[in-house]
Amino acid sequence: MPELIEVEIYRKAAARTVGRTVSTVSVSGNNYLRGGTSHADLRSAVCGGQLGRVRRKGKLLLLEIGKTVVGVRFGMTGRLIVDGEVTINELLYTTDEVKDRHVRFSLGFNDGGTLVVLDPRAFGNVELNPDESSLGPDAMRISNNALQGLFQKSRSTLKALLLNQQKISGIGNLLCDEILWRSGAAPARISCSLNCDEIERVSSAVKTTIRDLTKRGGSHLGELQPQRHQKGVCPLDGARLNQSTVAGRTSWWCPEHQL
DNA sequence: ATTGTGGCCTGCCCGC
DNA sequence: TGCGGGCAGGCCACAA
Repeated sequence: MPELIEVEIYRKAAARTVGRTVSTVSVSGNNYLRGGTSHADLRSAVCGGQLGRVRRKGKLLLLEIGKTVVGVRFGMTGRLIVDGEVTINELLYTTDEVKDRHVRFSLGFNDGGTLVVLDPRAFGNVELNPDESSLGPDAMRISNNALQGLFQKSRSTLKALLLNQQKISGIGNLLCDEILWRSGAAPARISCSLNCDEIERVSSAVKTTIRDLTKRGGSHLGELQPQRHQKGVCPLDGARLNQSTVAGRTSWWCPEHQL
């Protein structure tokens, strides 16, 4: 469930290692590397390199090491541990325990520190020089104009648009449902059918929801989240929530105020 | 251009 | 008590 909020927490933690020199790197198994990156590529690219900037685009964490960019995707259950310190204790849909067999990627630094990715389900991956242009603008930084333009132009549903990382990056399923709930828009609404007021409401909810849940400390800390279950009711008006699959994802929304 | 399906993989919870 | 089935959601390949 790491969405942009969690990955931003990871980015800040990883930034503590800026300036250090990488001495070792390891990746478990063969399926955690992606995009043609091999173990040998990775080792020769990062070992002896110095950690420069640590960036984030959407849910993608970018570590600049020497002349190389190492991209880390956390999938659903990826957590980052820096110098032995767990950056996020509780992650939904996975265990909070730290187990050796969940270690998928690790960097060792010459000062003895480490940067470790734990990922029980191994949906995440690591890739050298990932294509950043395949991701749309980060949801936190996208301009209001660009955001509103997206809604005006897209013929897909709101749910599909907000989850489309090529158009706007960083929003996951939980954040998406919370944003739509706060905007009073139904997930299956066709984006370009929204009027100006509705577009304004949804696009401002993107920003305010992310800001708000960042303050609370996680994308699972929205108002809607505790009600995402069979007997769940709308925290706003008490109506029984609807559930259905929209854009291939489980969606919960209020039939009373999300139109 | 857009939507739908299935697969990846493990932990957790439910019912038998 | 233990087992198995279903489900959670990020992301991709593929089909329609």
